[in-house]
Amino acid sequence: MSLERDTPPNRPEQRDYETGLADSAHLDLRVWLRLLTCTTLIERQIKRGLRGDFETTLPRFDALAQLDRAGGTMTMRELSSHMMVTNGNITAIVDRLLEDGFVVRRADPKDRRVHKVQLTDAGREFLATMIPVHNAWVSEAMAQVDEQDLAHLYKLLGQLKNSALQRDEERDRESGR
Amino acid sequence: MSLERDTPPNRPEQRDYETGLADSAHLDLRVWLRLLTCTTLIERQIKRGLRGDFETTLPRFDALAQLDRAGGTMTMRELSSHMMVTNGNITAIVDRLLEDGFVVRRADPKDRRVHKVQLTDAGREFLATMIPVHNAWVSEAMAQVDEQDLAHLYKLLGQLKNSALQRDEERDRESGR
DNA sequence: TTTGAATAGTTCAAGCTTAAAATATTAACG
DNA sequence: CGTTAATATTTTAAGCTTGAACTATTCAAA
Repeated sequence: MSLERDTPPNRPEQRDYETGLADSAHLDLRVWLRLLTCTTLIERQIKRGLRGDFETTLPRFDALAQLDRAGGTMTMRELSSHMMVTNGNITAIVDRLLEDGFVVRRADPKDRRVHKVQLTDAGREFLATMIPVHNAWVSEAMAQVDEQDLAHLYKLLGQLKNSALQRDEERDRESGR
Repeated sequence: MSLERDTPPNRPEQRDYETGLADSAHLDLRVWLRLLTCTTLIERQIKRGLRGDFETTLPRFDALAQLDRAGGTMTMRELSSHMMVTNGNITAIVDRLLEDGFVVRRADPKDRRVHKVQLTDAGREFLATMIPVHNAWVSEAMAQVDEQDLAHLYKLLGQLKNSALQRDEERDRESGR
């Protein structure tokens, strides 16, 4: 009894995708909705944090992080592939990072179709200030899950990722060719 | 050796948020990026499917599904809470469902601030045709993960969800009050 | 009852996302 | 060589999302 959490007066309780799901719903669907709920909750925190503390967005942060992980330079295509977004998307994000002075862009002399994006010192510094704060947000979101369970979760998500990836590639093979 | 998958000629390999992550990265961050990868992969499939097969979007599908689960009628606020999006968002989504004839909206006579959204027969039928196809997409994405692992994943995601939710509510308590 | 606070919903600007069409460049091959 | 196919990127229209400002309505308290 005493463990029941009171809903604050006149503030509607936080719901999620699972709420009200029929008892007959299959495990697949339950897992999917719970996965979506977890991602949405954590992503929302991060987006709010990035906006509030750094006046930036998750896609911009992600672009900087991917560039850094890749050693500082990537083509537009590599960037879109690592960020899991379509090609057309990257243009606007990189444009904005250019304005901010966090990256530079130049055509590859060897293949003038290719445009390379490179992290500047300012970009690297900006990223370096954000990374620890960002990682702390992630850790806080997972604070109530103990290390061993996290490790197990990591492993299971690896299986799920491979399963979903395989499905993705099948679709590609059918249509794209 | 023979198990190595060839990348199709001239088509860049599919990457994800994890690629290139430093070995020193903490488990928290690894879990988060893998979680995000899984969600993105599955969500992308569903969005493409809904567009291709039903000329609709995930938010619209989700709104219909939430209405159905709730018995057919919800207030705008309830809908936004279950869909985990902000209030202002719902207006446009419901507007579109109204156009399509899948819902009706009327003011509550008891409290004229409240607007109730109700599923129409057409909406219920449309949803009924989508549900099995949608669920099949989800199942396909998870096809390579066996039942027991899925059950375990479900449990672990439950812990993560509670952990992230608690964090969310703390933030609310600090600012909102 | 009047007045101020809370609540439900809408509108708006800014930003992200996608698919499709368009442009530019390079590769492939007869 | 010249034509065709493939690739890298940009542009555009349509749609989703957020936070903030705004309207309308109800509640609460002096």
